Amino acid sequence: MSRSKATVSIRDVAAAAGVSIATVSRVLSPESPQISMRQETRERVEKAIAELGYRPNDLARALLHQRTATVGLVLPDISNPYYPPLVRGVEDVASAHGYRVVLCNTDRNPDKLAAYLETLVKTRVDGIVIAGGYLAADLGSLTLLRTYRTKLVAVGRHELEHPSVRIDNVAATRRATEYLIGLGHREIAFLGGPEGSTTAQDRRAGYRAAMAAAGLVEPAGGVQDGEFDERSGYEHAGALLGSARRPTAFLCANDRIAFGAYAALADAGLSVPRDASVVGFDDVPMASFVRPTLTTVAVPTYEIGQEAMRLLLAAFDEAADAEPATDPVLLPTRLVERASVAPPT
Amino acid sequence: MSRSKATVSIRDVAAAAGVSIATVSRVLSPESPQISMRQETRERVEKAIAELGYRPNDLARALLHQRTATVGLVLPDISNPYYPPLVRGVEDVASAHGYRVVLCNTDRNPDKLAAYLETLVKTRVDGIVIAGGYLAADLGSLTLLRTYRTKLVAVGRHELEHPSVRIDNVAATRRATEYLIGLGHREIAFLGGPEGSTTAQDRRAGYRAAMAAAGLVEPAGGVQDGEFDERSGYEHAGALLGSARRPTAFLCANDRIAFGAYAALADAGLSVPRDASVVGFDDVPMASFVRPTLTTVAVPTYEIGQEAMRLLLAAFDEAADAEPATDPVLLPTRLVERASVAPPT
DNA sequence: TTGTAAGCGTTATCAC
DNA sequence: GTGATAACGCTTACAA
Repeated sequence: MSRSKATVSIRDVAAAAGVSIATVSRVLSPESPQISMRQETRERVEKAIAELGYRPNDLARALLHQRTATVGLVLPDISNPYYPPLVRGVEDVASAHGYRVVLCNTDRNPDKLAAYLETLVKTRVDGIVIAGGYLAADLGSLTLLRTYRTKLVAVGRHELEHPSVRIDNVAATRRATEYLIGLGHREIAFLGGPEGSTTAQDRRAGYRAAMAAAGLVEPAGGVQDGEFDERSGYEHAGALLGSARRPTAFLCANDRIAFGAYAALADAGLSVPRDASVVGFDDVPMASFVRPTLTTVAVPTYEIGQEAMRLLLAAFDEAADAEPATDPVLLPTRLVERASVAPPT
Repeated sequence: MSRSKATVSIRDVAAAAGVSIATVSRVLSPESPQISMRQETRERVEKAIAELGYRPNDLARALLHQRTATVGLVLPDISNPYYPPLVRGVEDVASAHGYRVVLCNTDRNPDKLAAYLETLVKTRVDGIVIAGGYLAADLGSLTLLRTYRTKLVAVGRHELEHPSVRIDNVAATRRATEYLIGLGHREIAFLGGPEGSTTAQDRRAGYRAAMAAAGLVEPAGGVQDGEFDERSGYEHAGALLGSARRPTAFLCANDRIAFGAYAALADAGLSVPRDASVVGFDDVPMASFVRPTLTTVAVPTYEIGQEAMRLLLAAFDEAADAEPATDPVLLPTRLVERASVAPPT
């Protein structure tokens, strides 16, 4: 008790209890109940732990065991309302298994992605969940992970060979488009997302497949790539409303874009679904609270997050050199018919 | 090279470069350029580092320096759209300074809060940002932090003595209420948030202060506590619409509640703002995309997050035993007048 | 039943 | 200019 240590360590507990640090460690070890040890000793140690407010240092344990019980969660931007449920899914499963989650927002910027991977590797996270549907060109920095055997699970279709969880964006969008076509729509515009996102690409592809299969031509300027936000939907929908052949339906790459389209239609004095139908994608909570309620493709985002974390946990249990299964886990989507769609008039 | 090590460490680099680990460490150390060292040696080491893909282990460094460069971010639920910008503010400042952010969603559950604090302390995070406006009763687990000198910064008004960042919820809500009163509204209902949240409490208090000062009586059943979500706003607004003296204005504790009120009004065949005015709080992105656009109190959420992280960084630079300033940093709010408010008819 | 000591991957202090 | 080595806080053989 000569110099005041910064914090309390196992040594302080040992001193307070009058035992060796090994004995303290035994009290704390998981198989503690089985271990033979005098009851009186155990109690002395437990008393010291409680009095000092001691908490074992997980860094030291991690160093020893080569396991940090920490995972990185890499995504474009948590501000996109699609992500919070995904984050919750990952975090809830993680914390239930004693894992921590380090959040990394990349803004789809390859430099930020690379920088985050650097710090995740330096802290030796056990694994990483990466979301956002990246193209191969942006994924170079992932090679880093091999050296430190960092497990990787992808959410969405990425251009890489790894375990992944996703939905079938092509099929889902195709079905949504066919639904509109089935109601008699011919002039269907597609309001898309960023070109660098495989999710945006796949949804556009599904739209195109349905249009082609029905022998329909995409309206001139009828495919607009943009951002996954309201502003993008507002601007692109607004532009199309001014065109000669006004679309009778808008198929949107996500709900935020659809909300922007709602605003553009309202500002043009048009009514949904009488003057134009609108279909979204994701089924965020707000989709049932806009009026008219939004017809959209429900994505089990929370479950996707859960499943991604489960795949990571499974990877931790495998032999270090095991080849991971790379067949994507596909979760089902569902077209939720609400009030924003009607046959064209 | 007899047995294959799991990962590459400083020892492998030293062996590959034919130097001691001390020399490798010097190449990596920050003041490296100044240090006297043969150019040829440095290059040999750098080559080995590159070839092996070596990354120094930050756990080992943290153990030595007693600094993990990691902070915890504790909040009720990232799914509430109010939080993502806050998270980004914290994370952007954190990553710019080399810090990582561990995300912890508590769902306002004291047990979850306690469990997260346990793991944060065990990993020896340098500090914690806690958001959500907790009452003293739920904050008992924070005493843990003292033992390990974990710095704490609060976002919002918490019942504890710590540096904090917040807005003046009472004054802002009072002003918003006065604005409605000034337009001639008398029957103003308040759609509130959870009772366990100081934010919800303060907003309700601001409303009551304005009503009392104007000599107005709160309409019967006109103060409804609930959740910070659309459903709560929808249900409570709907209930009030069925009452004898229908409110001419709804003051909502946040924007999500306001969106719910919009839906309830629409379903009742009423028009905003002709039949009822609606005021929200937060100014989430969607507020400018609903129609009519939502009049609301803009909260600089991103800046709040930034400032919270800056306070934490400042605390790290202080002497370990320094008494932290506990005067809250108050950030300004602004009433954004949009289209959801009109004088009563 | 308990203690001693090696080692996890670093950095920093001291020799040489 | 470079190399040993102690130390950070812990777990786990191995001794006693």
